[in-house]
Amino acid sequence: MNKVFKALADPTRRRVLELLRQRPMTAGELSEHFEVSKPTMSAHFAVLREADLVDAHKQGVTITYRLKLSVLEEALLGFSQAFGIGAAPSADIPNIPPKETRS
Amino acid sequence: MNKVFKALADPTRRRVLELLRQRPMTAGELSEHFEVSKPTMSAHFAVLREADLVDAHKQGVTITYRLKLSVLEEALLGFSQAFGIGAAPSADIPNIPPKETRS
DNA sequence: GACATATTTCGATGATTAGCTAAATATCGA
DNA sequence: TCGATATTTAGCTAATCATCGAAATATGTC
Repeated sequence: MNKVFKALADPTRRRVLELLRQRPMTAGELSEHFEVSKPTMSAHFAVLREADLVDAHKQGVTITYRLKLSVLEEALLGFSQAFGIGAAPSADIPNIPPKETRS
Repeated sequence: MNKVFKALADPTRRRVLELLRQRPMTAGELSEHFEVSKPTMSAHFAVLREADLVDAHKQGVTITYRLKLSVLEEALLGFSQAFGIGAAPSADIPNIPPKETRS
C-alpha cells in the first residue's frame, strides 16, 4: 500500500492511470500523451508495475498496459474507510467538528 | 490536489493523519508516536499544512493540529470518482466533540 | 542477415526529500 | 528577568526521484 501511494504521488503517473481507465494502451501510445521522453515514461511504468497498479502484456514488439482497477480500488477504499470517508459501514470513529482557525 | 497526494506519499504523514482522525493533538503529542526527531516531525507537519490537510491552532506554547477531514475527503473521493470507485458519497458521519484535553 | 520499430536498461545529472544536530523563537511561571 | 518547555528554523548530509541521451534488447519484415 505504501508503494501505491508513492506511485500516486506523481501527476504523470496518475494521468497514466486515468488514461488506462478507458482502455488498455501500449507504452508508446501512452507516451504520446506526455511531453517527456520514452525512457522517462518507461520508468513511470515500472513504478506503476511495482505498485501492482497495472499489468504489462507483451504482444510482439509492443507492450500493452492495463489498469488493475481492483488494486487501486482496494488501496483507495481501504484508506478512505480508515477515515470514515466514502461508502463505509458506520464505524464508531469519533470526528472532530471543524473550527477553521489559523495562526 | 497534487500536494495532497504528495503529502500522502509518506507513511509517517499518513500515520499522523490517522492519529488526528481520533482527536486533535499537539505537535509534541504526535511526535511521541514516532521515532524521528522533533524537527523532522515539524517538517512533516509543514507538508501537511501546505497540503491543507491539517490546521494548526496555537494556544500558549503548544500547537494543536487538527485534521481537515473535508479536504482529505474531497481529494480522495474526487480522484476515486474519476475511476468510478467508491461511488457512494459519505452519509452522516457523526461529529462527536473531542476528548477534552484541558487547556 | 540487415534494417526498422517498440520498449527497456544504462549511466549521468539536477532537484527534491527525509533525516539529523544545533540554534532560534515564543510562552509560561517563579 | 531567568529558566524551563514547546516548537520551529537553519544548515547540513544522504538518499531518492524525475529526467535525459545513448545504447541494448527483442521482434517483425524484407
